[in-house]
Amino acid sequence: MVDYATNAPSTAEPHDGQVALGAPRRRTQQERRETTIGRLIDATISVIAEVGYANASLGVICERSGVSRGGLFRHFDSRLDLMVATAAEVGKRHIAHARRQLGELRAPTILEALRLMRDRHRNVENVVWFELMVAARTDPDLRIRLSETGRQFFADIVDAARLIPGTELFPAEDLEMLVNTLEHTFDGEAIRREIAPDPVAEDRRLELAAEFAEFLIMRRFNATKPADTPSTTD
Amino acid sequence: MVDYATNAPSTAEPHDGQVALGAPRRRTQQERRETTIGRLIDATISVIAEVGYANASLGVICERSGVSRGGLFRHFDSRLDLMVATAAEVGKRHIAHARRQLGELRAPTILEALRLMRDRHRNVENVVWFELMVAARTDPDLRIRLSETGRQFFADIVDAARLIPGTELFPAEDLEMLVNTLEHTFDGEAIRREIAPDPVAEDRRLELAAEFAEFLIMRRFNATKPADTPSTTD
DNA sequence: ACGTTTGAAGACCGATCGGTTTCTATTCGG
DNA sequence: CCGAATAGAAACCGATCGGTCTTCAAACGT
Repeated sequence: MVDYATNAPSTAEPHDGQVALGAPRRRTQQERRETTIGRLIDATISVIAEVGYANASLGVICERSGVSRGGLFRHFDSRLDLMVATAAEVGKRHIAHARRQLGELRAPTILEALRLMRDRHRNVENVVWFELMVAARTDPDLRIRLSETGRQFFADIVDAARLIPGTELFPAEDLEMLVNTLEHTFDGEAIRREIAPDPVAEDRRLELAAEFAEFLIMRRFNATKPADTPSTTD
Repeated sequence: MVDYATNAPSTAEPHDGQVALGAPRRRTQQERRETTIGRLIDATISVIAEVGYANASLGVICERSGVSRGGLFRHFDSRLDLMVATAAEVGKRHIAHARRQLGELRAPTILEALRLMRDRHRNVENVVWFELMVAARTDPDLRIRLSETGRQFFADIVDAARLIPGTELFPAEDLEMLVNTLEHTFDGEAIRREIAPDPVAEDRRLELAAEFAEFLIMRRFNATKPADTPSTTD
């Protein structure tokens, strides 16, 4: 019933090394596997970002990735598995993004670093991660799987923050708390601004966050030096 | 086919005021209406809190409320309408809760007020509101409707915050930004702790937030009074 | 007391979901 | 070059979804 000729499986390939014009031939199985998995995860990311976790159906994911249902279920046993793999991927990209940005700045001010952080939290990677985290609250299976992925992710974030000068003043747990606090703030803002944007307040909030960080530094500095210091602290 | 006798429509009601034993008779139409709407919204709140917005199907909502599908659609034209009404209700309850708590405290410290605020953001009312806000990001209809409901809600929150002493020093837009920042932080924390709880960090975060708030109040206090004041500010 | 209106029930409908099965195409191992 | 194993496509399945329709009961207006 079906016309298989459209696939045109092999228009002859006379010798071994030579390939026909533009026809990418003889991919290895692992290559095939990795490209389709990559296409599926890329599609999942963009679909979740667009329609949310709950509405990211396998139908639209397959459609957008160009992979069939059968193809999907060859590599992922369930929708949950696909989502967990997607979570790991967005986490990895988020970390890479952060390290790259901080690396490009030679002497980042706190405000600059925070602005980059805030903008990162508005990107697809973090939006998808957040969608997954919110869904995990009411989905026990996802919650278990995501908490494992999250452990690594959250630790990596704090590690990356060490690239910012000034952070060496903080012990690990204090820095972790500070970084997480900022993440929470930017996550919450990113959600709220979808229904009630307020760019002016966002700018002021960024300055406030920078002041908070400086407040903590000052506080720690004073705590470690009980004797009063000269007022020429410019 | 159905046995209507179980309903026992009217076992006679001889005179006007007298009712039969324990049988609640002759409710007015408006009463009927309000109670079933109330039951539906209560059920919607608890179901969203349990299984999330996307999985809060009309089936389980009807089941839990004890109202039939037909009954539901008499009062709400669509699931969206029910959700919007639910949003308004949780917003109203959240505000009432906040005002009641702050009113009970006679001289609330910042730390006390912040702890109450944080705990409120872990309650059903706020969890449901947050679920709706997250869903609104990817649901255009819900976003439009919720942004209208939100305008009032967000304004009421800032109004309620005026009950905290010290806030009178701040102009409206500064206080609004400050309050919203705290809301974002507590919202983000409330989500994160579902998959990665860290009670120690939560306590420190609360203390530091309070210290920072006091710092801001002090700074503004000094700014509004350019002349130095006696240091006996206990 | 009685016809009208409103509230509530529940069977029913098409659409869509995640997942399975069946079958074909491609790469692999020798 | 050829069987075996893997990748991928697509028809298919039962369950469930939001929403409608028909029907009966209760409250209302007069």
